[in-house]
Amino acid sequence: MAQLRVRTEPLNRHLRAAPQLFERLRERIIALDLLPGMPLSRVELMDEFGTSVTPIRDALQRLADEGLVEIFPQHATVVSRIDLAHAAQTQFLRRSIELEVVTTLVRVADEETFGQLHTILTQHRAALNDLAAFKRLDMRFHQAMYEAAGVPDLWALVRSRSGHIDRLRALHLPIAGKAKAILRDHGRILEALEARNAAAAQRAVHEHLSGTLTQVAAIAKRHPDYVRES
Amino acid sequence: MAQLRVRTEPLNRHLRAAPQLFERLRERIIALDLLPGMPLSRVELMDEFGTSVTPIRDALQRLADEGLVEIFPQHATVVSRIDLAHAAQTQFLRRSIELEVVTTLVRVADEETFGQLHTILTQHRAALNDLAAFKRLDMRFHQAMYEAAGVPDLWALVRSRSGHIDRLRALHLPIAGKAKAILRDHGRILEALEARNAAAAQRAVHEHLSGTLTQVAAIAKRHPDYVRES
DNA sequence: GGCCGTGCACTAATGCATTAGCGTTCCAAA
DNA sequence: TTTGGAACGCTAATGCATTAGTGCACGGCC
Repeated sequence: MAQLRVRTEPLNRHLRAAPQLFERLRERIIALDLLPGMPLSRVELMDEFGTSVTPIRDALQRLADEGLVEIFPQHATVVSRIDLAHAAQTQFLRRSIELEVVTTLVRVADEETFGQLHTILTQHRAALNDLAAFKRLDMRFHQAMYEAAGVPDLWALVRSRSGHIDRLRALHLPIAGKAKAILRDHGRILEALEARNAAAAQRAVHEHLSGTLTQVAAIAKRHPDYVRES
Repeated sequence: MAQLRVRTEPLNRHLRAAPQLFERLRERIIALDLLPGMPLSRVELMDEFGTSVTPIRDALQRLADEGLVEIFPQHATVVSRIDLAHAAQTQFLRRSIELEVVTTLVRVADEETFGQLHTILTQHRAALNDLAAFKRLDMRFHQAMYEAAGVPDLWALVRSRSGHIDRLRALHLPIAGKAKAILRDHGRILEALEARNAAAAQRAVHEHLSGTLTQVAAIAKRHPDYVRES
């Protein structure tokens, strides 16, 4: 069978192979380049990346930890179907943390923090037409809040569990005005923080993080084979 | 050098070796049977458990993911020192989630949930003098709340990050009245839930989860070599 | 002549490659 | 329909390559 993939960038031989494989595969799965249900053949991956099975095994194990692949011992490894329960729990997790983050920031944030957030928000507004930059700055705004609240690791934790949600986003229809809504929400959060108004900040976070999973039912109906029946 | 360990229970040969090794080592590290800074030799572990290096490598990798060991490539693998920043962030994580859990339960909990929690609390009170059972029922109370709120995976997540906190607890001096305070807090939480009083439930959770890290400074001073300088 | 610094070689431990072993699945034949 | 066998692919074992750390020796300097 002819490989449709144009070519695979070779791995950096001076770095550990397993983490690089993990990142490459994770990106492909989240971009739906590797589709849910697709089997991952170790020998194919060996050929493609020019390594042996050990680093591939390590990478697949870590992907399994994040729920992006399922390993059936002595049988097969396949890209996992999108787990709506997992996505919902991750969303719950993120909301929980960010509510506490803004509550903390209302107490402890200083002018430097506010300056950072304003800088990011300004760049973010300017990137309205650059999708990649827009996403990056969206994440950086949240990351900056986690760091200022003293919990940078929890941002990494949320990111590491976001695989299923990211795949749902990749299936989203583009929503008119979504980007502007994000900018508006970030503005409201920052405004409430500067006003030292915890209740308003929590309301803004709650609103910001509640809309994400609304299209889930429609997506599940449109792509039943990508979603875990349960 | 003579091994002080009496004997090592052999692994179950019908199950995967790596997960069993992971659990065994995790328990020993958390019980401070393996002390922070102690090197973990793969050949010693091979001898002790009668496996080859592959499952040992897998187990150590997972322990490194949870922060319980540090792997220095081409050099050594050692039991990690207790990371106070990691512990604090995990406590933040747990508090965030449980505040949202009780907020959710105030809305959605039914009589069956309340019945479960009452049953656990009753058993918990009866186990005041059985330390192991007391700890188990403490955890089960929280676990039951997570499950009733629809986020069972988040309980597992919190547990998987609790290694550093658990080791701090193992260094705690026994605090007089600690057990009764736990029972009192659980009672208050359940009471607030049944009254459908979100604010009271949040206050009770906050109080319940804030006392844990108070002795940290004293512990760090008493065991400077067990704690990560940072 | 003694001491300090540099460099090389040896040791040890991890990452990776290779191979053996074994369980599961699927298909075909009775 | 049931059973047996073959293929597939994951786990585990073994061996090799790579690299960080250590100690000793040599040379230069005080």
